[in-house]
Amino acid sequence: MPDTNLNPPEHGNLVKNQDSAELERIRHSAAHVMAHAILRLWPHAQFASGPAVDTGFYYDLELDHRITPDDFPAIEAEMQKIIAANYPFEKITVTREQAIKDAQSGRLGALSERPGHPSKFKLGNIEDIPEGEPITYYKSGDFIDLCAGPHVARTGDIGAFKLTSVASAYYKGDERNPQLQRVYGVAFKTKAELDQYFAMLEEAKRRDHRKLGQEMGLYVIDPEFVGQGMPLWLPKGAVICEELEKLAKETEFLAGYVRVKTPHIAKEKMYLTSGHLPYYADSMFPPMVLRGENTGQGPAGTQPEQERYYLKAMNCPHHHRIFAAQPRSYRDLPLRLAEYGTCYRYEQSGELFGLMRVRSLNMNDAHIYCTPEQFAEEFNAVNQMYLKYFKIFGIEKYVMRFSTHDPAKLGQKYVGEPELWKQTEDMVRQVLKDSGINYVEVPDEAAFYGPKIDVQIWSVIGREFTLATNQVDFAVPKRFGLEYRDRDNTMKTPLCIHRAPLGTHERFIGFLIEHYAGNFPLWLAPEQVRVLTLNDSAELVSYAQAIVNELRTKFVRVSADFSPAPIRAKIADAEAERVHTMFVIGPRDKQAGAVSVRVHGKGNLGAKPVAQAIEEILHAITNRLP
RNA sequence: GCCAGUUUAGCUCAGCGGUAGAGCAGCGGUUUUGUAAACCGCGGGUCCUCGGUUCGAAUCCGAGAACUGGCUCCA
Repeated sequence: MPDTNLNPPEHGNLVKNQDSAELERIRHSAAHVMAHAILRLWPHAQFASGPAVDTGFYYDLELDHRITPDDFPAIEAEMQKIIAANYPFEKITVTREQAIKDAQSGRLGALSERPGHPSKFKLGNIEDIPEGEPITYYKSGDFIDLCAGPHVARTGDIGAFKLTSVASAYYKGDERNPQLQRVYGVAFKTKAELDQYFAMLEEAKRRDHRKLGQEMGLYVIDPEFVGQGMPLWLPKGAVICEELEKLAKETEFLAGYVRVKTPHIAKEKMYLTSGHLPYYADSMFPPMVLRGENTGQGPAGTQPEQERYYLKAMNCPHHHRIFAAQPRSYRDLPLRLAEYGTCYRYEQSGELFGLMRVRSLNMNDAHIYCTPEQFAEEFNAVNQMYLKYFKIFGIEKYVMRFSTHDPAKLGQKYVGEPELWKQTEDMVRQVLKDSGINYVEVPDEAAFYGPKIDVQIWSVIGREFTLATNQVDFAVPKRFGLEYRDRDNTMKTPLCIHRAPLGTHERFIGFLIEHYAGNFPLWLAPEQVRVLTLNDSAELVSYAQAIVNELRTKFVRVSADFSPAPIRAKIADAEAERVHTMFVIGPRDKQAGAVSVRVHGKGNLGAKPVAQAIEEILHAITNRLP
């Protein structure tokens, strides 16, 4: 179980109370003060934009000097001086002409005019302000910046802050624009909150799945022989994969899913039909090119036909072909095809991140083909399945982001089916409302072929995860010509729900490692029970061995440590390896037909009769107790 | 892919131009022990790779790879 009690994460733009509004003013003001300080050190710096973010602020700037963390103390010292001077933040409203003039003279994002060095990024920012909107500056001391505000009243109102890192960012977030240096800082109202934030970071570091994954021997990545972003599951990690699969298979069986298995590759035609090629070719591994199978000895003068195979980046097309493999009637629907499919995505190297962003992934995938009449019930059942999983894993904080289309972009960004968009979005919204699910609606973020729901969850340390994408698809089934014969004897195209409540093994286990800080519940623990003897005497060992044997016949993952080392050392080893339960056995236990039970993180729970101790283990495993 | 940083024993790290180090882990021995670490000894390295500078490179320079922090991206 999580063993810390840290502040819940702020939900960014989801929740805005007075407190967070004030924090945002503090952070944004700190960004101005940082720019002010940097200008005192490097007067020719050109600033772009500097907003408040989740825990602090940043400012993007162009400067020939490369700012490094070595520069932070000097910048922070200047910032302290500016804060001590307690300059008021003055708001000044200007005309567009005046703003352009000031930008051209280099006065914006600066301490004075800088002839010959116009505030070029500010000029670009002015262009983005719609006609008719007021244009405002904020002035603190000599520093004047183009800024919509709001700010705190005076620089002295900024609480505790610290610069944290420097990174690069594209101007306006567009990779065709110049790269700027982005200096990050964190800011809070009080020093205590700042300290708490750094404590949380330490805790996050301690729980980092990459660190724990290695320590616990769950997975390795072997870039030299296998490839970046392609985890090898070690025995202890594979156990967790298999337990999750078992859970998913049981859950899906009860919910009326049927399982299928499909190859890892398919011909080019598959992805031309699905529409993934050529749009997503960059995100797929390059094709394997084979000579046509039937044309190896073709007539003289003919070119052997080439065939291109792709590693699948998603399972849906294969499932669509299974749907198409036989005629379907409305009586066959809903058809729920489930598979733990392995997919391969050529993510850019800089995007890879431990188990969270990988190139080979095992998806808890399924596609539900249904009629429009069945849709609401099916969709609701999927949501209920999410909630069921959340309960098992103790996930208390979640949000479903409901992404809808923008009617203005029909036919371009979104398939031109206005009726279907409206219909399915209304249905999804209704289901979400009726079931009281925590959701937010995000316009213009839907997939090309239908509305989608991204499930966001937060680990106990406040790290945010997009667990899964849950999508409605009314376009691709049509592209594959999928049809069923309806009650009225006409052929109709089914709706398809893509769903993957557990996301991928890779990402979900990454989440679970951090969620549990490596202390998995018994049913997931790689090593469930270790039997330890007080010494290696023959009587004790044979008594303990019988217990090990019995646990093993009950399919408990059990190991034995009968070495002559001191019991304190053996316990220390087992605790360090996060063995869930230890059965400690000494002469007194043997005498009483008992074992002394010790649970990782909970200490010695005392002696219990062997049968009872085993029964309790089996009960916790079978019921997947937390 | 882009910018920056990092890469030394299985792990965590020190060394930063002059014979490659520590702790933990591992192996061997001694110790027979009641709930988080007994004692002694031993082995272990292409200092990421390739090239350059130098009498001499883990150390300085260049190129590449991987990882990390961001950016862009995430069907």
